[in-house]
Amino acid sequence: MQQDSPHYAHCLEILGQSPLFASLDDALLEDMLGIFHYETRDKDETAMSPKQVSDRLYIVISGRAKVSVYNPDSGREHILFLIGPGDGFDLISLLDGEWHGAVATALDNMEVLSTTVQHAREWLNQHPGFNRAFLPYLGRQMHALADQVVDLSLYDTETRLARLILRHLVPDKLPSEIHLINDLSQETLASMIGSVRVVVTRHLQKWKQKKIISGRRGRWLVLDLQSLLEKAEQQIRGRTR
Amino acid sequence: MQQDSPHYAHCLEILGQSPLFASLDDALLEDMLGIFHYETRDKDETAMSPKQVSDRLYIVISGRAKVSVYNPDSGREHILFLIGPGDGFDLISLLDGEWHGAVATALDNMEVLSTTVQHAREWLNQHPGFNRAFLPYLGRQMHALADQVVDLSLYDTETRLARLILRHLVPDKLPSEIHLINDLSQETLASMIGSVRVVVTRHLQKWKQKKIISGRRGRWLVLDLQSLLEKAEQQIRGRTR
DNA sequence: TGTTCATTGTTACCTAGGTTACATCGCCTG
DNA sequence: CAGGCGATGTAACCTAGGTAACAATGAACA
Repeated sequence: MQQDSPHYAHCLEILGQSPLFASLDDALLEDMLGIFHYETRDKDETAMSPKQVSDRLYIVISGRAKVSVYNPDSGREHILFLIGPGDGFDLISLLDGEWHGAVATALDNMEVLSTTVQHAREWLNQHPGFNRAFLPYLGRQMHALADQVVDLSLYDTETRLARLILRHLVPDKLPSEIHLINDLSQETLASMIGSVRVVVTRHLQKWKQKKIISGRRGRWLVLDLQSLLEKAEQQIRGRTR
Repeated sequence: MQQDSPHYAHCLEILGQSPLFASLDDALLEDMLGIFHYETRDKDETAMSPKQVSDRLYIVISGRAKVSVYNPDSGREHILFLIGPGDGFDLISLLDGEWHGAVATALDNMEVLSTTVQHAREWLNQHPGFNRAFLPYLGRQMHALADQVVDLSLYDTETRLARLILRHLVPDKLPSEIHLINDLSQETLASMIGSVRVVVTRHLQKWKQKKIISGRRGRWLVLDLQSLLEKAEQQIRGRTR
């Protein structure tokens, strides 16, 4: 990406705010931008890494994407990650070749930066200091995956849904809005917790009757945080004790 | 660990064979050994990281351990990783603070090396070249976790069991022995695939009748690899296409 | 060589949650 | 404003697989 690109300043700003890149000073950041290309993706477009070719990796500038995996037989989808501005996709490929089977799809119109794994590796070797930010970032991803395994294996759908919501609450006073996932369809929610739409609707509706949440049509509010926390108790225990 | 320790040579040899450390030259390896302590763990002992205190991290020299997580209510256990000689545990803590909730338990009598996260971080900073081996190692861990998520969310218990076995086959001609997990109890197998013992027994017994596997009492042989592969079809598809 | 204890095999039973199928809502577009 | 369409709400039904309970096996040890 060239200095004179109309998007240059914009990208620089976004990256500066991202936890992954915030620690880099401007000079380094600009150096890095040099190996990237600016691209856009339309909503619902298979955003990146159509598994065959992907020797590329991406950084999100604006918009969100889901990284998911499909069961061709049942047609079911599971969403591994939700990624937004400042997040990278397929960064894992930097580490250890390809992760086949996962596909990223744009949830909104997006701006992304892309480069080849090759270039990124070289850059990384020349700038080992970047690991200071990169390793913690990977750590968070691993934790997120581990959390999913634990959820799927040890807890029921109600608990999993409660946790999904709690993880995305804006940490504010009640009634608290549900951040990020608010405008996602129940279908999408379902494939984030490894279940199906009908089940998500069931729980949501039950909670609504119990006055734990209110609203509808993707604009939910949490009324009774305490109850939700109880549904997700085990997790909380693990976190606080 | 001092040069004159009776275990020094032994440890050096093991580490030299491990994928994580093989790339380090001897001088570097010996330098690293300097920050570690030699310890032993008895079978069934909570090997490491009793979640509260763990500002330590470990490398396995001999024996195996399971890294698992529990649901206090149901009493169910799920095994996140199986680790053996050359593997590290809690290396993730290097990246991103603690991963609460996971406990490592020795499956055999073990020899381990331990050090503090603090020391390890310092060493890592002084030896950024280690990342060359460390990052791919992390990558493999992430893939393993992602595989688990996919399995749990998209496939039934039979498929999951088939895959667990296939992943541990010694890549040899038939009848093929089942490596590593061979001497693990069905209980343990169950908690590796997120199910319960009875179900594992059911599938194993059914396969035995169909002549897909033979043997018993933890000494199983795969007779009909093809059938097993079919049970696990989707995964294979993902891998080979 | 009996006794003990953990691991297995086997069965009957029961429920969380997945399937299917519709009816309804609300938004967008012509 | 009508029609179309995706996203929702709901209900009837069904099954994978979890629970509970017990019997059989076999290794370990006295």
